[in-house]
Amino acid sequence: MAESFSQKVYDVVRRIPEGKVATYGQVAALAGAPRSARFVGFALHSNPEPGVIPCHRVVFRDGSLAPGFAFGGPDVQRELLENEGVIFIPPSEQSRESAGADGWRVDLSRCQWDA
DNA sequence: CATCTGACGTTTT
DNA sequence: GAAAACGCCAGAT
Repeated sequence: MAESFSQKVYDVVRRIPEGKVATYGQVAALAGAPRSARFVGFALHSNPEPGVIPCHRVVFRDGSLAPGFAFGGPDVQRELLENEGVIFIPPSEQSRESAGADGWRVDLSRCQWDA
């Protein structure tokens, strides 16, 4: 493959429909590296096309976002996704599981991108 | 039998 | 050469 793995990630993430989210593993698999979910985030960190690559639509397999990484504010991200139609669940609704940004998780059961 | 914790695997910058 | 935006599998409790 001539293009870098990261380049393919941008293409996949860019294909995520509005109102839906994809997990790093999902994007990684579509990019051709099902074992490199970690670097999907790395590639997005590179973010060669800001405003074009909706990194906020890419979440953990648990439905939580990356802790420590916020494009401008973790609160903004939750509102941004919710504004697109993504269903968010407050930490109070959950019994356990690890919380990422604010403990809020995306309802992958209803909003995970159906590639 | 079900659930949780720990270790490892992968590629890029 | 090392570190880094996770995911999946295995073993133990």
